[in-house]
Amino acid sequence: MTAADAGRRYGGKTSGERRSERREKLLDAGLELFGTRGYAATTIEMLCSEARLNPRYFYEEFRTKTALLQAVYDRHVEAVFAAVLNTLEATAPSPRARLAAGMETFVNATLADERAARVNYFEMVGVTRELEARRRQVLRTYAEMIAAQISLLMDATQQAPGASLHLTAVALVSATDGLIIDRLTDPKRSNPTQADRDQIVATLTDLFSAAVD
Amino acid sequence: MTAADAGRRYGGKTSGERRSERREKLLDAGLELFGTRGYAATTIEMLCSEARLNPRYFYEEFRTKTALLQAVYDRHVEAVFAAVLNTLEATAPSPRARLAAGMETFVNATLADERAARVNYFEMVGVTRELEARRRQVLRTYAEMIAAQISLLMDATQQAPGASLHLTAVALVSATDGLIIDRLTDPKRSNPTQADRDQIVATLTDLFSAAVD
DNA sequence: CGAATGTGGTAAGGTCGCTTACCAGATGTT
DNA sequence: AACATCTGGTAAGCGACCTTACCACATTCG
Repeated sequence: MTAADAGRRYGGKTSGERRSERREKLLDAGLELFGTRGYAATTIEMLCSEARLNPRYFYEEFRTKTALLQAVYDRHVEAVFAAVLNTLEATAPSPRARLAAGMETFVNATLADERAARVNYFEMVGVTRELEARRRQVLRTYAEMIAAQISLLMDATQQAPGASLHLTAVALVSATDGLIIDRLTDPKRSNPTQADRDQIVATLTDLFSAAVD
Repeated sequence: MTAADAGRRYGGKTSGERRSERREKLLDAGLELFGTRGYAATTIEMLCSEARLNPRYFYEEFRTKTALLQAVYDRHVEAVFAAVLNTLEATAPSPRARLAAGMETFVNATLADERAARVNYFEMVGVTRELEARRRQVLRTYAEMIAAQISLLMDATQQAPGASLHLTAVALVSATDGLIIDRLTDPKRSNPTQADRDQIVATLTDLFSAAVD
């Protein structure tokens, strides 16, 4: 788009278009390999081979393997988050209805691609401090969303003295993640059925409601 | 103790005693390095240097670095679990009292050593399938404990149709872990104070009670 | 067509960590 | 004292992976 992206055309595409296509290929390769073999077991050569790209293009797009991991993570997180926001806007303003609808969208979108879920909940953990900070930031964002919804629902005088609204929200988000991880790691059925997801959503909406009342 | 452990004495210790001392040194070194530098950034040479042992003794005790990680994890998990069981036995049989007391012991024991907590919640994730299975097993054990307590408290007719007792228990255990992780990763105060822990316990007992009622 | 630029395949130099072996010194046994 | 066993330090062979460079071929532009 910009002047810097112009360059010479090749295969009917401008240099900027080719670059972003290669970037997409690398993101897809990262999703596939990180999500199946795992981050540590994946080498840069494997990524380039999966993406059918010369290793040099990897370094053109990403400084390190962790940079690719973060990009893969961000792409998925942003897609899920956008879907949830979209659902919230399209739902009746009743806080309970929005909670149930948002929860359902979140669980379904998160479990839609098992590879992405694995990257999200396993491969991103304990790699670098930057990635930890990013994960934490995402969790906080959801927690603040939840906290806002809760405070709409909750009678302020009802709140217990020692407990904290913020901590309760964090606990609920963790509970959500925990059920997703539980489903992901169930050895009996690694492929979560729609019934599984519905049960997760039901359990969580119950728990959220209970926390509010 | 056994005949096989006899061997020759050295430094006033039998060969079996020396072995287990070396094993303990390696476990301590693993706790220190895995818990501060991180698992991936720790080499076997570092571990041996930290333990002041010859590298060959590492391979005498552990086949791989992950074997040591699992041993470090197991040692801590068993200590915490024993402390919780101990508290439960020493507490009045009222389910609510036991819940609060057990929760307090768990949170305090888990956060007592920050290195162990980090190993538990960060370094153990996404390393190998065996370690994942071990983590999952521990989580399930706690979940079953919680489920048993809940079913004592809960009116059976009160249970919501879509929700599941087991899933609720898993969600509550995850909520607990989530608050611990949240405290561990708080950049403002990495050293959790007693007040922090009390607030976590209060928030969780509230949430657990709410889930039951 | 010829020059310039882009692409894919390959590999080579370099670093890092694993694993085992060797060696000098310390401690125990006869 | 003489020998056997144990220990710590060092390092060397080995393999894996990273990163960059080279080369032949393809595509575009003048």
